[in-house]
Amino acid sequence: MSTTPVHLALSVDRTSPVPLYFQLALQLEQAIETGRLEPGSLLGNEIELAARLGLSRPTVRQAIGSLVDKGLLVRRRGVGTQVVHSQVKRPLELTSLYDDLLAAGQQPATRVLSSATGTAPAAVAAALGVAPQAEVVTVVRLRSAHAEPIARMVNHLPVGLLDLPADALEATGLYRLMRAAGITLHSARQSVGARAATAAEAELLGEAVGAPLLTMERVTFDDRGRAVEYGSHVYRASRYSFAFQLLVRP
Amino acid sequence: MSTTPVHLALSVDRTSPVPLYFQLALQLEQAIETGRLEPGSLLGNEIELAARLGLSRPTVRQAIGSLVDKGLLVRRRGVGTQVVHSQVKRPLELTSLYDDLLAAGQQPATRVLSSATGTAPAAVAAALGVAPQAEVVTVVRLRSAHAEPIARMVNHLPVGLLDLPADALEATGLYRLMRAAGITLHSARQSVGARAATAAEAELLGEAVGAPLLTMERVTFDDRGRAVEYGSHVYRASRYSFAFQLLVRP
DNA sequence: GAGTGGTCTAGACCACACC
DNA sequence: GTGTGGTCTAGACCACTCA
Repeated sequence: MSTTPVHLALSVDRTSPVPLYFQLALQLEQAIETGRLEPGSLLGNEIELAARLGLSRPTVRQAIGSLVDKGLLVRRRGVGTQVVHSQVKRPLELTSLYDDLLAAGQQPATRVLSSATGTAPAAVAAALGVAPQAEVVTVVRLRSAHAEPIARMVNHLPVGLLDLPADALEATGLYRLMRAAGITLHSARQSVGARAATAAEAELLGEAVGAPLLTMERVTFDDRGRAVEYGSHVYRASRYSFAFQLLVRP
Repeated sequence: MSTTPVHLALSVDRTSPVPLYFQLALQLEQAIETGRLEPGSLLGNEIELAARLGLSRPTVRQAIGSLVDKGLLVRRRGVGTQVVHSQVKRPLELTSLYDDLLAAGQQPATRVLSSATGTAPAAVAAALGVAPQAEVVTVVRLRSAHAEPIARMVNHLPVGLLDLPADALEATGLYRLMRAAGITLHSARQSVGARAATAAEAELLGEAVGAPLLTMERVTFDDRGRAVEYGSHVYRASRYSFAFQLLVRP
C-alpha cells in the first residue's frame, strides 16, 4: 500500500486545449516552487496518481518525466519519485545580457555605436557558414546599467535575415528582436575567456589599459540549422560575471 | 504515401538487455554523426518506422524524442522529423578540466599543493550548506598540461563524504573520484568571471602580476540534494577558455 | 485532402530496492 | 515478498502543414 505522503489538490480540465500531461506538470512544478511539495518528499506512485486524476499511467509519466528533465524531480526505481533538495533555478539558457540585467533589477541601456553592411572578414564568414566575401550586417553596441558601461557587443548577421533599426536595438535585446521576427533559436556554440583590455576598450568601458575583461564569442543557430548570429563581446570583469545552473546529463 | 527518403539498416535485438528505444536511438545517433543521415533529411514517419522495425509507435517516439532532447533532431508537425543542420556536439556538461584537457589531446598533470581538514570559513560553509564551523576538507591543486601550469584549483568538501588520497587526485580528476565512490552528480550552480592575478597567483602560474585570469566558482549537488563540493578556481586566460554548446529551451 | 507529429488510453511484464 | 519505476504494446483521435 502506498502512503500517499502528500495530499495535493491536483486536477485536470479535459475541456482545456492544454495537454493533460502539461496541466499536471504545471501544477506539480508550482507545488514544488511554493514549497507545498517539500524537498525530499515522495510523490506517491504513478499508478495511484493516475487513478486519482483519472489519467492513464503513460500520461502521468510524461508529466513527471518533463519535471525530471528539468531537474526538479528524481526517480529511483524501487523507491519512488522525490522532489530534489537543492533549489534548482533554471538550467543554463541562451543568456541575453539584456535579460540578465533586467532580471537583476538593473536598467539596461544600449547605445548603437555603429551599424553597417559590408563584406564579412574571413573569420566571421567561417563562423556564420557563409561565403568568404558575403555581405553581413555588423552592429556594435555599448551596453550600460545605471549609467555605467558594462560591455561592448559586436554582432554579425547575414543580410536580409532581420531588420535592425537602431531604435529597436536600443529599446530591447537582439534575441528578443529575433524571436519577434519569427526566428526560432535552437542552439549556440560559445566560448568564454578573459584577456587584458586594449587602449580603445579601456577608453570605451572606463577601465584601465590592461584591466581584465571577460570575453564571449558565440554562434547561434536557428531550428533550420542556419547560423543566424555571430557575436564577439567583451565585459568589464569588475562589473559582470556569468552565473548559471546546469544539470548533469543522466 | 511516404517517400522513405533514407534507407538505413536499422534493426533491434530483442534478446539484448538494452532497451529497444535506446538501441534505436543509438543507431540513429550514429547514423547522424557519421553523415549517413544527412543534415536536413527527413527521418520517415514514425508509423512506418515502427512497422519496419516491428516496434510500437510509442517506442519509436521515445527513441526519437531522446534525440530531439539532445538537439540532434527537430520535429515539425505536419512535416516530419528532420536532422538538424548545425553540428551539435554535446550540450553543456558539468565540465571537468581534467576531462577537457584529455579530450583536447593534452596530457593533464596534477600536483596536490595541500590537503587538510579544518573548520569552514563562513563563505564556504554557506555555499556547502553546512554549519558555520563545520569541518571540511580543503584541497588545493595545480593543474598543468605539457609542463605548463594551467590552473589553480581549490576545492572544499564535507568531511566523510569521500577519501581523497593525494595519489588518486594526481592520477585523475575529482569528479571521476566522486562518481567512482558512488556519488551521483545532479546539478551545479556556477559563476564564471575574470580578474587580475595576485602576486602569489602570478608566481604559481607563471604569469605577470595583474595578468587576466579566468575564474570559476561552483557548487555541485548530488541527486539527494546535498552539496558535495565547492570549488574556486583560477585559470590562465592565455592558456584556457571554456567552450561549450547549449540548447535553447523549447 | 493527405500526411505528419501530438496526445492519450488500458493494459502488460520486467528490474531493482527495501524489508 | 512487496512496491516502485522502466519498458513496451496496439490501438485511437486530434491539430497542424502543405499541396
